[in-house]
Amino acid sequence: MELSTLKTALLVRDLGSFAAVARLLELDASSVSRVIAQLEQDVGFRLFQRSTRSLAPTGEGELYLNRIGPLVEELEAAGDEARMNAVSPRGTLRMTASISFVQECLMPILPEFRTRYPEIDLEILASDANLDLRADGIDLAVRFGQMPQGDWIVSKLMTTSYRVVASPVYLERTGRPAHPGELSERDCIRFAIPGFKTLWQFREKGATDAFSVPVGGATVISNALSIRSAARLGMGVALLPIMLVQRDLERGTLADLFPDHACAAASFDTAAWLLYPSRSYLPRKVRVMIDFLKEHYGRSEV
Amino acid sequence: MELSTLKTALLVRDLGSFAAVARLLELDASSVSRVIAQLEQDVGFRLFQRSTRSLAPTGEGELYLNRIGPLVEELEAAGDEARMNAVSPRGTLRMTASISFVQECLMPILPEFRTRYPEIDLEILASDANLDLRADGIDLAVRFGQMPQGDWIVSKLMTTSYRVVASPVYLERTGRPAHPGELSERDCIRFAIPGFKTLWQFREKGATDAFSVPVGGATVISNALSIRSAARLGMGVALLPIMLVQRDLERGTLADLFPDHACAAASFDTAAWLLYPSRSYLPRKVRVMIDFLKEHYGRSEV
DNA sequence: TTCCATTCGTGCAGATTACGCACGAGTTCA
DNA sequence: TGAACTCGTGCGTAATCTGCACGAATGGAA
Repeated sequence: MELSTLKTALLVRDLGSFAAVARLLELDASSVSRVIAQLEQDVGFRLFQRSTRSLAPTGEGELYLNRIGPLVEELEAAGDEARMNAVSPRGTLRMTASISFVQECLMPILPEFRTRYPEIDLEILASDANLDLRADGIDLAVRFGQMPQGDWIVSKLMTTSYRVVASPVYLERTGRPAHPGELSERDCIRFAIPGFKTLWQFREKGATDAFSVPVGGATVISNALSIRSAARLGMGVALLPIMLVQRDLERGTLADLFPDHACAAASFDTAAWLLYPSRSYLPRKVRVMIDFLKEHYGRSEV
Repeated sequence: MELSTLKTALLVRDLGSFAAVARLLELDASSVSRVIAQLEQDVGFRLFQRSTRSLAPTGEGELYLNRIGPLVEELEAAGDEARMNAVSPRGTLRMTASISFVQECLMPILPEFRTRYPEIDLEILASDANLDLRADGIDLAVRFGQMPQGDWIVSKLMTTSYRVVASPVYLERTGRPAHPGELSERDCIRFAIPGFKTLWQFREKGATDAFSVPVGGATVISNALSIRSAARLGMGVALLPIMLVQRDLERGTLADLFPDHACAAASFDTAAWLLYPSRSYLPRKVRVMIDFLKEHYGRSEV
């Protein structure tokens, strides 16, 4: 009758399978099997009725699990809140962000974070997929685009803006386009995810109306960093967030084609958002990471 | 953050010492120390402030323990109730009774109980001391005398009555007393606990008034079974519950001196009582033991 | 004051437990 | 029918826990 035992039993009920729980907890299915068997031995009746391939809670099992579920959660919450009150924040912080954000924004400031909060263990899931915060036990996520909807708390980290860039070599070879409209006839390196249309948006400085330009070209890549590499190598024109091209523009390895235009892939009002599961309290480890990120990027526009 | 850990922490708060908890849980004090240290490591702050010899919860510790206390109890209760609902009762049943009751009444029927409920482990504390049911974690107690007072549930097992007996050898040597009053001049083997007066009570059959006889003699023993042995050996006259002398009377190894009188040590309205801690539910293992005892002794008068 | 008993903490060796892997029986889906 | 998956069980290893011994510190008794 240990807490971990009860938690696995609850997970089994929720996921409906020993194997699924095993994958989630990163241990062998046999362990889950044994844990449940032991708990059943302890309470004296079967919690789950299992045929070789399907699984369902028994009547008594259902009752028992319903009873202990809230209690276990409360106990967990009590522990979390206690940890939150600890003078120095600690624990494991699971966060996710796009590969490019991790590479370009997170990595440079991580050493400072580790120095400031040595007792926080970081687990960073760099992924361009929109993971399920709850299912994967993620404490904090960074998402780009329009303000996300859903059952979590959203906080704006910074506004993002895009630039249309190309390498000087490429421009020398093909000439520099005078107006965004000319991009239709150029090689535009495009992002290969649904929603990232092949229509690029532009809005002249001071103007209120935007116009879109259909773009095409030989290259479609599903990774922003690779798109930047392709642009650097003179493979074409790319639409990239300032975040990724700031340094290239300063060094001259990439050139901003339309400094007088605001550019966007889909919508102009995009930003970087911080997402975290809605709970009655916010663990201190998450709080300090949010503050840390805002301290570095909160005032900037990238 | 396991349940056992939390329970230990709560016990430490309640008992105010690692060593005391260690004794209660029957493990080494160092283990308790390590468990608490680990929990403190986990929540990130000190739960108890300890000088080498004294111990007190810290502020945060107090808060945390107050929070988890009821939760842990609830979870325990949920487990107990689940076990109670198990089809076949199981678990460890701790019970206490006087040495003589255990010897004479419990032992003869135990094999049958074990056969009927093989999954119940029995722990029998044979003791003439009135143990603290709660502190010693006792599920069921058998007590003799007048109806006990206190914060527990009391259920009458059977009425008890006493007989004044002596061995035929003794009677042959000294002559058989014709009336209880003559006992004052005899060797009466007396019980050596406070409250068990040296005044024996008598009431003639059909009479309403009782009278008492002051008794004396060379032998005072603190154990009912030893008193019976002494009586068998002809050391004198003894006042013993029927429970203990039934077989001797049948076999003739002891004789009932006053079959026409009701006898008592202190009060006539004594009985054997079953006591169990008052809880909202009654574990099945306790329930079946109560039923089992009543099945064997409930209708009898001993 | 001195001595003794008792407190909690830690290092160390042994024992208990938990874990993953391999394998088997049985079921679902293609 | 076979491939892929389910849960359960041995088995050997690895991690964990436990008890003992010892030390430092404290409070009460003589």
